[in-house]
Amino acid sequence: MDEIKSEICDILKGAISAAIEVGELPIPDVPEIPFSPTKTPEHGDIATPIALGLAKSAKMAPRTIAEIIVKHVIQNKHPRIRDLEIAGPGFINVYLSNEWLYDTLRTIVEATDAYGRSKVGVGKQIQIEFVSANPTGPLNIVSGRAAAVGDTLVNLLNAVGYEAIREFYVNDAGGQVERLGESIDVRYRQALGEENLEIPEGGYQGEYLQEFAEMIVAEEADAYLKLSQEERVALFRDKGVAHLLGQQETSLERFGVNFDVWTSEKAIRESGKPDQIVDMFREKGYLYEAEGATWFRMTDFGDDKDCVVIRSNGEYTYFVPDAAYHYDKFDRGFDKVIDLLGPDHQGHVTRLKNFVKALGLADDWLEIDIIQQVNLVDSDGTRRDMSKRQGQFLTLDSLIDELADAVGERFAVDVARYFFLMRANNTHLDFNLELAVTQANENPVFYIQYAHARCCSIFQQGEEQRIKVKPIDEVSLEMLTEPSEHELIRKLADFPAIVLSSAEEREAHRVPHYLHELAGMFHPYYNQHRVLDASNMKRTYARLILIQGVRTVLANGLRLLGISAPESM
RNA sequence: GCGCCUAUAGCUCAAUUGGAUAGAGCAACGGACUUCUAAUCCGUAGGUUGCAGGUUCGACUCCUGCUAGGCGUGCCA
Repeated sequence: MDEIKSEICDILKGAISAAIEVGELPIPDVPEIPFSPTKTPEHGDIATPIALGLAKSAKMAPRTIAEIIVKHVIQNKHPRIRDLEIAGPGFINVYLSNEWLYDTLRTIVEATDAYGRSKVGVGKQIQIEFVSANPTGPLNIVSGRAAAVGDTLVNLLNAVGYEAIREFYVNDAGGQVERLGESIDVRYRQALGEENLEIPEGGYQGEYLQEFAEMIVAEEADAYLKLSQEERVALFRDKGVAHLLGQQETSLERFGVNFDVWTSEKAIRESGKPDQIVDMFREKGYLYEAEGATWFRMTDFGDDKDCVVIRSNGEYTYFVPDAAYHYDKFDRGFDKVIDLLGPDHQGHVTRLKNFVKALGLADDWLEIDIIQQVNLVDSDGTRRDMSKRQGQFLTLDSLIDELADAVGERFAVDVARYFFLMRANNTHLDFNLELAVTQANENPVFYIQYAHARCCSIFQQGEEQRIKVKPIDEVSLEMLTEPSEHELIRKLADFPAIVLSSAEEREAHRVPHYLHELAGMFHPYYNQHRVLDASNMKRTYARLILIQGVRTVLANGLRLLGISAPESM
């Protein structure tokens, strides 16, 4: 599709330039050619509103301009163009010869797994940091959404040539993990029978810590009571972080997400890099002392408030190691770094970008995308609160468990990933659990998977009937005469552009939508037309190539999403 | 108060980033299995794109002002 588009682009430019030369178009130079979507076959294969855009500068009616351009295109006959048409207010609709449809099928059949891939990102390294949940509890479903989106974005970026990696930043230092240690200490002592203890302010109430404490008691009994409380809290903090981080990793693996790099905040702090950052900021005059703390002049960068980087107790706030961490990413040589943050980190976006600017890095080097919240809703529309502190939240694991009960383990991850991926990142996602579970059979993911399974089934049936797929060069593709067949091929031709735009715009949700549309064209076709037809083998071979194309695109698309493409259902 | 996100069919969401008649899936109603898998298909119905202006050939999309919901907002991360 891209190749043919640039070819048409050149032809149109040539026509415009010829028109300018003979004085028919009073414009200074040849413009870029925009393309507009062709929603229906009546709009041709490729459409451009170029004449509409030129109307103002040329001071001519759009349709007149279109007529001039079309005239010049027709003067030099192009084999790829079957017909040209001026429509509506002045759109030029291009009808391509069928040969390009056949070319599309040839491209797919030759490329197979590689169809959809491109090379625009070759030589560029990108790091995506996502999830990065505090190691203070199980992953919740917001992390699940981030995991699905981040994982898929990395797949997409790699598909278009970038070298992209997945990274998890472990917040294993700072106040939150201290609260974790204190909370475990309370649960530990409670488990040993101590009474009148309460989880400290800002601590973690969840049952998982009771279980963890009971586990410690089961293994070590009261051995830790000999330690001072301070020592014990520190020990439980480290034990807790290791335990909970391990759980998170296990959950992510189950969800099909494997991080390439885990970076520890503690390690960053111990590396001395935060100190270097502070020195650098101080040298550049970004810091000042006030109210016993050290402040960063965020207002110098256009923010409305300065912020504390060193607390009055001498400890760094979260920002210093985080700035150091981002500088570390730069040191590692990434051309671009993308952070996927949760909705509660929205206040950080400007500040983090300002820190990066203060470090002397380019504005567009760091890109931050907010993955909006996930609301768990019941069918009656009521929302469930999911505060980690209160211990009431649905974990990613329990979500998959529930789905597995309904649709089986095999599809649970597929369904969850699809649900998380089908919405744009910046929209609030209402996850209707009852709907996802009780109506799982009507879930759109099955619709797509079923289309793939049906394709596979055709080939299996064909094999049983001893009908083999012929090499494409021996197949008469002109036997594909149905309009629905041409539309299917056109849709298949869109796939690489979908992959590219999803990757470049970080809009992973376009892929599931595209696949759903493709399946939505395949199923009616399947119902209406028989592929295997012994009385018309010539057409059968041609249709098998088409089906092969559909299957390949469905499989490639699902693979990008981390969703299985079953051969039977 | 200020900042960010959101508002599209009864519900959940799309709309190729300013293009042609705003599209799907659920839910509702009526049909199709002797045929490559009925987890499917066909048909009917469903809309003043939150409200009011503005920009232009053209606006769900951009600008301004409202309304409603969510989130954030100098020593948690």
